[in-house]
Amino acid sequence: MRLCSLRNIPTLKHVAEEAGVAVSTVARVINDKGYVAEKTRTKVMRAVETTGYRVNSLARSLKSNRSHVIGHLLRSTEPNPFFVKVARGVEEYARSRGYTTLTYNMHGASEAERMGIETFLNWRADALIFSTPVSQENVRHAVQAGVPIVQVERPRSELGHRITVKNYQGAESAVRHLLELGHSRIAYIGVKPGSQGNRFADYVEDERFGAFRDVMSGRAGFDENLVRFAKPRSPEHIPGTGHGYQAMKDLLACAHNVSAVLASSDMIAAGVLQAIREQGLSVPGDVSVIGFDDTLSEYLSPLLTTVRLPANELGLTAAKLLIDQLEGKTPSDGQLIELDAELIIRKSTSTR
Amino acid sequence: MRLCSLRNIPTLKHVAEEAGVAVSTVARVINDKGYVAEKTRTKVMRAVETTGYRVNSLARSLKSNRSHVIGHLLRSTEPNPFFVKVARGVEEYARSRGYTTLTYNMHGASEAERMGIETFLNWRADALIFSTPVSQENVRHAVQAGVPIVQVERPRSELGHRITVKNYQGAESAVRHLLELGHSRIAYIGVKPGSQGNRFADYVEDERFGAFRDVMSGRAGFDENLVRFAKPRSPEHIPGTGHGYQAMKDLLACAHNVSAVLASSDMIAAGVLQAIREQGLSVPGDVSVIGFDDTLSEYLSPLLTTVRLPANELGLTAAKLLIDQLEGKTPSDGQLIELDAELIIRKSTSTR
DNA sequence: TTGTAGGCGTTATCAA
DNA sequence: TTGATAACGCCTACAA
Repeated sequence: MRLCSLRNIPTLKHVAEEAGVAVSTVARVINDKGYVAEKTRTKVMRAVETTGYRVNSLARSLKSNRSHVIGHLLRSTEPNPFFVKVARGVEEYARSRGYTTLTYNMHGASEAERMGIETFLNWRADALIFSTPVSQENVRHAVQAGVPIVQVERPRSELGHRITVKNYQGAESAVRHLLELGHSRIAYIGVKPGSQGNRFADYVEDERFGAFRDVMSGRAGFDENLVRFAKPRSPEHIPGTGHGYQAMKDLLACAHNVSAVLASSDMIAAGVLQAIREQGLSVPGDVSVIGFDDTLSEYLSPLLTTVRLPANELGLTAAKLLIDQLEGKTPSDGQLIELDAELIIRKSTSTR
Repeated sequence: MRLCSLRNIPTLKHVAEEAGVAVSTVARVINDKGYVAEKTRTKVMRAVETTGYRVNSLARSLKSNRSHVIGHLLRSTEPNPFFVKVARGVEEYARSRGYTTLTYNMHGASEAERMGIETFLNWRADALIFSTPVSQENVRHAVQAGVPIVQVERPRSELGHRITVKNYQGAESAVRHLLELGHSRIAYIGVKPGSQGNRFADYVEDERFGAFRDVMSGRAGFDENLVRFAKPRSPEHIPGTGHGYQAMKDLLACAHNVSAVLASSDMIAAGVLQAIREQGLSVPGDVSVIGFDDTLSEYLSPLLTTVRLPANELGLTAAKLLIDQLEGKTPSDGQLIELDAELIIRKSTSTR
């Protein structure tokens, strides 16, 4: 009985007929639970082979009320591979535990947030991961539907679990590195904390800039003329290469005698490099540059010294946290996990 | 009757009770088909609101035998955002037609191919998109299961639909551009055609290099000393920045008097820029460089002249082709669609 | 050790 | 115009 083609997909019933047993027996074999005589098992296995049986995850999930689906809401700001790395962490870990990841990539507009969440809920996802900032209202919507959630990297509220990065320590080690190299005229190019009008949303930029200001104040002295902020043009927009370019060009024009720059992302650093080079200056000969993220760093010249964010680990940890909870291995009260950011020294920094 | 929380998700039955009508009536309202009195409709709508009803896509798909899911198999070679752009094209288009995209990102190993396909088939995806090369055997597996498929960019067989890019024209226009700028000692750095041992797999590299060789032969003269190929270390490995760097360093060391380079990807071009800069030379002053893809180009300095691949359009077209077929608007016989590649002139090329 | 039967939430058919 | 009911494919008591 071959009927595997053209949407005539064999079911348990077909396998049962082929093997000459009852449907429930086949089910027991396939799910490996309950008593089955060895003889029957092999008979059934063979029938599974010949019919080309394949479980119907739809039916299984419907019946069991567990889809083994993790919904992942993200906003992949190309070319920034950061979120792709997070997504891979989620996907690979989930897969290793028998879960499928349903990814919803919203581009820009945040009215898509709600649609993404609705899609997940319609598909009865067992848990949700938000690796892009999501409004408290929308997160609550998911929580109220009874689905465990985790907010990754930029939580906007205290709902559910949260996984973040120690941005302060990361930025701190970057500035210390520059100071140790003998720099004192160090500029900061980033995004303005407070521009999102939400204390959670600003968390990341706050910490990065905060560390810069604190360390500089304590050592070389903090000069706000050496700080260049971009305001995101919209809540979804993340300032990138263009901003880094403009800001650096401006800094150089002002003759502030800058000898080093800490950029709050690799994309911004890419723009910084463009501006420096355009002036006929060299890196790190004339100016040292440090980025943040470790996304573009290996592709720029010179190889960029940067603060690495554990993107993959962020995704992996999120998936693990949720699956552990789903399987009763973890309490369900919101946890806060902080991962380390590590300074990676490459070729864009040198002594003054 | 509020029971929307904690996995006590309301069903049609609950809505029906709330509205005091039959389940089938609610179904008619929700799907907007069949006769429903205006009065009943509003009554039902209100019940939908108060109960917080949400369709169960699992049940719906099971019953209707149509999941409205498109499975997308890809291999996101970070940081190359190419595949992310393809994926976004797929996802956004599918969404606009009411389909959900299930993405399976295999990393490296191609034994994952089969697993990805199995996952899609288990979830009863209505159609599949392969935007990474997939073995003929595995593609056939999907086709035999009766699912429409499309192979994007690097088809490895003639199965199903295929969407490719006019790489030959793209490379041709790049070389012509360099010739017009007065260059004659033009190097080519890419991946060795034939290294995959499959005429389909080599399609892309064949065309890019073929155009280079053809145009050069006809004009400045083809010198194979100016060609540097990398062999992929494995079928999954794509030579990148490291290869570009090594190859360019080597070319410069050989004193071949190279004044321009065509790289077969932006990642390779990034390595080329690193090598050139390391020698204290400048771009485009000493050497002009052209990349391929338009992925990293805007982030390098100088802004890279490159051959843009229509990544987003590739994904969009694939999704459209399949959905049209699913909805009977397109014949199901395998179509071959070729999209244009366009030379984007930026700052890394100038007259000799 | 195996089989029977009910139900998961929908949709669709057919009566009423 | 509405309602009862039978699937869809799977799982799981419970009966045999």
